[in-house]
Amino acid sequence: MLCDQTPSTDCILSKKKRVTLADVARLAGLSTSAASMILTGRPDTRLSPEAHARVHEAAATLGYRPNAAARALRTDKTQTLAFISDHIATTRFASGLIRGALAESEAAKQVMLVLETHGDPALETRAIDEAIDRQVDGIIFAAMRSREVFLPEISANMPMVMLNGTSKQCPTAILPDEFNGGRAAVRLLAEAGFSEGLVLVGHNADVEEGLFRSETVIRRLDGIRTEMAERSLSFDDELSSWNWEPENGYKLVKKYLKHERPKALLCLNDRLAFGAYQALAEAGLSIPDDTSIVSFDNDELASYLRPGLTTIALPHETMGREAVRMLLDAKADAGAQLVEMEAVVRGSVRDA
Amino acid sequence: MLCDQTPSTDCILSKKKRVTLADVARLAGLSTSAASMILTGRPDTRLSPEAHARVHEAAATLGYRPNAAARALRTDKTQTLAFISDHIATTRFASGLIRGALAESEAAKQVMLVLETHGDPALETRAIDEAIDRQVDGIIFAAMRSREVFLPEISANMPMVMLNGTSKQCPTAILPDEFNGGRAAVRLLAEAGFSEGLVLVGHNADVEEGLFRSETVIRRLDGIRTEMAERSLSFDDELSSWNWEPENGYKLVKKYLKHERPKALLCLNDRLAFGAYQALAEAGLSIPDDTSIVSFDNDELASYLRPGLTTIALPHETMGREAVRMLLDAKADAGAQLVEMEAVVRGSVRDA
DNA sequence: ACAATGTGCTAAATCGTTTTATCTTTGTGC
DNA sequence: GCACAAAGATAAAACGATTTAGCACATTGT
Repeated sequence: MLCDQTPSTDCILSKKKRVTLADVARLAGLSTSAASMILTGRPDTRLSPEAHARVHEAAATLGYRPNAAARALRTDKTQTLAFISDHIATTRFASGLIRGALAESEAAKQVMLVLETHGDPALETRAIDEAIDRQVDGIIFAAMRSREVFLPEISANMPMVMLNGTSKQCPTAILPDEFNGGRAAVRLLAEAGFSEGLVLVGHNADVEEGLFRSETVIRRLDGIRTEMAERSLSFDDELSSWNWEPENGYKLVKKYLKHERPKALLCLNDRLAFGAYQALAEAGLSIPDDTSIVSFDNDELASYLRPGLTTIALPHETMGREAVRMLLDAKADAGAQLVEMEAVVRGSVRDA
Repeated sequence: MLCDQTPSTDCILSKKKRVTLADVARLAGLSTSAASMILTGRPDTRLSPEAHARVHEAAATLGYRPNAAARALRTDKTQTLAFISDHIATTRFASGLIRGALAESEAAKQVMLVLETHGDPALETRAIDEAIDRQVDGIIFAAMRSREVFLPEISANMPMVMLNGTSKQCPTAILPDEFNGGRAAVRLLAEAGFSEGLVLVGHNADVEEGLFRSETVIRRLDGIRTEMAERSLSFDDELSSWNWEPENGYKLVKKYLKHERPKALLCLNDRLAFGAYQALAEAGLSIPDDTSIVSFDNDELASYLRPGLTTIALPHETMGREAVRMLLDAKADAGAQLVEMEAVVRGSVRDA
């Protein structure tokens, strides 16, 4: 070996071992215990101010960084969270959830392990195991569409929160306030003066009858119907579709336009609305002069359309942040927490 | 304590300690060393078949899972990778990168730590430190737009790959093959029989002169110009814009349509093309009957438009997968690796 | 003068693995 | 019979932190 003996000098041929707490202690002329206590900032220790200074200086000059594995082994804390989702990270639709979660966990000096299950129960179990093996400090379960999720059994003392979903096994959940979101959409149209010629696009009987297990859509419709009723309004028609892609919005509305001229469309999501734009354009109708449109989600699309689409936003980013906050708050038996859906007003609604 | 002494029975009041290798060994009637060797599947050990059976059985009945921290401490391996990006996880534009990386790392039995830096050098340094502290087995640096990235110094023996970017400090990189992508776009139009009335949308002089440090766009344009030249074609006009959002596509094309009727538009990305669709529709021109369009990226949008947008796809998912593969391959001084951009043909091109 | 109390620090155990070195049997060849 | 090897296992030392218990010395009160 051509290596020098002193550990602080760079070894050319060695693997440049990490500097350890012992190195810091040695340089500071103290024990590792002392160094540990000082660096972790223990409150009630009786070490001298000089000792503090020396240790901090030594750590700085050596560029000391604690070994996370060793610390985890001893303390059972890892400053690491797990974000286990069915499709969030891998699709663009709900990326706000992970964005918010990442932002907040960074603020809390945590890092995030991201695992995707594709909704496969086997992968779900595996993901949970992987997370627990690594002793994460908490787990966020995120669901693509708000829904009831079945989780494998988990040790009771692991902090958990459901994000955009609910589950028997996990009482605390973060959900969009779809009910009031639904009301807000109707309010937008009502306050613009519409009282007739209203059409609902995307209503799905199966969903409303609970055949499809989607908490969120039920509530969205609930809110819409409640607000309509309170204002003594009703839809001229409800165009029903199971699939909420642009294609369907286009077809539904195109067909409808053969015989009718609606004054306002309430689309159940932005992609349906996107299709509606296409159908209206083909029919030579102008938005919002001939037809107004309100919709839900505040997808990327909404801002690209002309005129911009007025829509009730899914507060994904806020939800993601909130999930991390709840997870790190010990008092987290808070049950379900609803996050407001704000109206994003663009140009697709004009006063009647 | 009301706890029973034997560690294998459930303690009602205790914290239900994890089952450890020692527990497994005890149940199997062997030493922890034996249990360790058997469970890690060491090849050259001389333990009896009976011993193997007993240990595996014990592990199974106890539901043993190794403690990752302890193992990491000993072996310096964590089965964990870091994905450090500027904006990938938090935006929808390049989510394919993370999707591919997650898929491949799952296949390789690794998990991924996801960190976002927002392009901030301070956060970049912090992210790297967090990753190294946790002894990740490798780091992927992902850049939103392919570009030259400056990284802080990193210990030399940490496997690294740049994804969608290049960097002096990290020789191995995964990039889209923009040059051939550019050629492919032109080929598509040329083979459809267009030889005049061609317009380039989004050309940016700054970029082409290298003022803006974007490797990828330069190559894309390079490919376009090369293929054009080889076929003795030229653009009637080049509509220039720094910003490639739908808004700009709309404005550029709308203005152009006041005096000209192009036969085919080559848009430098799908969002520009989206704007072009809007402008063409307003001008009463039909796609593809009056005007054909080819573009780049294969954004979500491309499939939503009617007719569907023919576009040269950014192979994000493949790139993500490839990045993980390179990272785990020891032979990874492979330099830059280009991933083919495939043409996705939809309905926006008709033979001239 | 001596117990009691404080002050500043350290030794050593511990977390749960992996790995090296070693130990006891048992069989084998000569 | 005896050396020697092979087989089947184990003890103990890491890995790098945190934490408990306690040591040595100085100060104080009586």
